[in-house]
Amino acid sequence: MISGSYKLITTTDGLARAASQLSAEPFIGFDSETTGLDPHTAKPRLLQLATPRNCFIVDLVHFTPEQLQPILAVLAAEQPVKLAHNAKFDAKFLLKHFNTRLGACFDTYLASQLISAGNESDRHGLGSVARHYLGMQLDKEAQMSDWSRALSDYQLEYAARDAAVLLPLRERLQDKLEQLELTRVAQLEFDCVLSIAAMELAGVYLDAEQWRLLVRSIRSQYEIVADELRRALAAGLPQMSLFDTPPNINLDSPQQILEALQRLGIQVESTREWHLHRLAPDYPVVGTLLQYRHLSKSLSSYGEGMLNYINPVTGRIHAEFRQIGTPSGRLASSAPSLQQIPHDVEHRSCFRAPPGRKLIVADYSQIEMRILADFANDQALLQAFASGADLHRTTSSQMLGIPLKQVSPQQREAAKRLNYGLVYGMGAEGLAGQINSSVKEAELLIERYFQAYAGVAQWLHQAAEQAVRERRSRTASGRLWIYNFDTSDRSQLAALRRVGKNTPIQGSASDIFKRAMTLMDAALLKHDAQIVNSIHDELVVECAADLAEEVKALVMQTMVAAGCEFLQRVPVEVEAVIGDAWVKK
DNA sequence: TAGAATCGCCAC
DNA sequence: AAACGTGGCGATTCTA
Repeated sequence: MISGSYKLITTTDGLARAASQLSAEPFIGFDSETTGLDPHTAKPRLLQLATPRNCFIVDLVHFTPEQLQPILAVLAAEQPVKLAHNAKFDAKFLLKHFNTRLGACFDTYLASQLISAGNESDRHGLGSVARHYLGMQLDKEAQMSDWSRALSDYQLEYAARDAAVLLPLRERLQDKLEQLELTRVAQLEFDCVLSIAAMELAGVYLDAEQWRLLVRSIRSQYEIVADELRRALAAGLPQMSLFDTPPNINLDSPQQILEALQRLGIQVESTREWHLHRLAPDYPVVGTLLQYRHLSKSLSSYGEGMLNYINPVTGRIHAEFRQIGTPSGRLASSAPSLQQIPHDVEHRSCFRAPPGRKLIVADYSQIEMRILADFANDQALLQAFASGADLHRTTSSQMLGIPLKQVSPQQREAAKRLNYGLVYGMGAEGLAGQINSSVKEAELLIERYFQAYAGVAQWLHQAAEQAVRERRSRTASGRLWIYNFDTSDRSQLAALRRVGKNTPIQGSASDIFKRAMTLMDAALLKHDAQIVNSIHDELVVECAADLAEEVKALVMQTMVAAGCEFLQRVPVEVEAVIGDAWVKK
C-alpha cells in the first residue's frame, strides 16, 4: 500500500541528508507541483522524491537555487534513474527555474503508451495507469489546487503519494515492457524527453508584424474572391426581381455549395478538393471555389489567431509536442500545430531568427524511401541511392529502361508519385487520379515499378500479409502497433494491408528522428544553439549568427549518425541550410 | 445550447 | 463515396 507519509524538507541540513539517501538508490520516484502549467509564468512549489522507504518533499519557498544544488545534482545525474509520469513537464520547470537538465529517467506515461501499442481507448493519466497496473484508486482532486500558498496536510500527502506510487508502477511497467520486447524503444523514448522539453521551453520566434501584414493581404484577396464566388453561384438561382435581397449562400457550408453547384447543372457528388479539381477546367466557378477554399482555410487556420499563441513573457510561440503523438511514433504538435504551417514562403518566412541569430533548417532526404530500400534489401533501389542521382528521375529511368537524360518531366512526376504513394499502399485508382491518367495506364506504371523494384514489391507484399496474419507490426526500434481492425469488413481489410505496409516505414523514420533529436540536443548543449521546431523529418535550430556554420555541421552530423544506427545498407543524407527564416533556399 | 460528429484541408 | 498512411484544427451540422 502506498501511503502519503512524507518528510518535509525545509532546511539545508535536511536537504543534504535527503540528497545523500536518494543518490544511493537505483530508482527514485520524482514529481513536482507548480503554481500553473506554463513554466514561463508559473513557479515550481514542491519537489517530491521517493525511495521505497521515504518520500522527501522539498518546499522550494525555503531555498535559494544555490542551496538546492545537492538535490538538483541528484536530478541531473544518470543515477539514480528518475521515475516520472510525463517527465517532460517537470523537466521544463527544472530547466527554466534551476537551469538543470533532467538526467536518466523512466517515464511511466510513455511506457504506458508504448505498452498500449496504439490502442486509442486506453487512457494514460497517472490515475488510469495506477488503476490498471496496481489496482489503486488515486484521488487526483488536489492536482489543480492552489500550490502557491500555505499547503494543507492533504495537499502534501497527495504530493508524496504521486511520487511514491511511481516505484511499484515502474516494476509492473518494466515487466510488461520486457514481456512485449519494448525495452529498446522505451529507452529511445526516455532518452528523447529532455530534447523535446528543451524545444518546447525555447519556443519559436514569429515576426508578429510580418504575420499581420500577410493576413491582411490574404483577407483582401479573400473578400474579392468571395464576392466573385457568390455572384457566380447566384447565377443558378431562379430570376429575382431587382428588389429581392440576394440569397444568402454560406460559402463555408459544403452542403449549400454542393446544392448551388448542382443548380448550375454541374454533375458533382462531393465538394472535396479532389472532385473539384477534375471539374475546374470545364467550369470557371469551380476554379473560383477552389481559390476561395484556399484563402478561407488560410484565414481561419493561419490567421490572426496565430498571434494569440505568442507567450507574453517570452514573445515566442511555445507549442505543445506530444512525444508519442501517433501509434507510429511520430510527434504531434498542437496549440498551435507547428507541423502544418503552410509551406509557402510567405507563411514560413514569418517564422524567423531574432536579431543576431540564424536558423538552421535541416531535413532527411527521402528517409522513408531509404528505409524501404534497406528493409527490402532491393538492389535496384539501393543502387539508385548509392548513385547519388535524383531519386525520382532514376526511378523513372529504371522503370522505363531509358537513360536518365531522356526522362521527361511528366515521367519524373509519375515516378515521384509512385515513390511517395506506394509506401502508403496506394492503388492504381489513386495514382490515376494524381497523374491524370487512366486506371489502365496507372496499372501498367505500377507493374513496371514493381518489375524494376522486385525486392520492394516482395517486401510490401509480405508486410501486408504479416499484418493480416499477426495483427501487429514493429519498427526498427521494436515499437509495436497492435491493429484493431474488423477484417470481416472488406474495406477495413484493405486498410489493414495499407497500414501494415506503411507503419514499419513511417515508424522507423520516427525512431531515427527521435534518436537524432536526442543526439542533437546533447551536442548543441555547449553552444548557443537550440532545436526550436520538429516536423517529422525536419528540424529547425536557432543559434547565434557567428556559430551558424559550426552548428550546421553538428546538426547534419548528428542526424546522419542517428540514421546510421538503424540503416546499414543505404547512405543517409541530410540537407541543411543556414538562413534568417524558416525556408529551404 | 453545448458537445459530438462530419466535412474539408494544412503538414510530412 | 473513395481512391494513400499519420495527425490537428476550424466551420458547419447534428443531437441530446
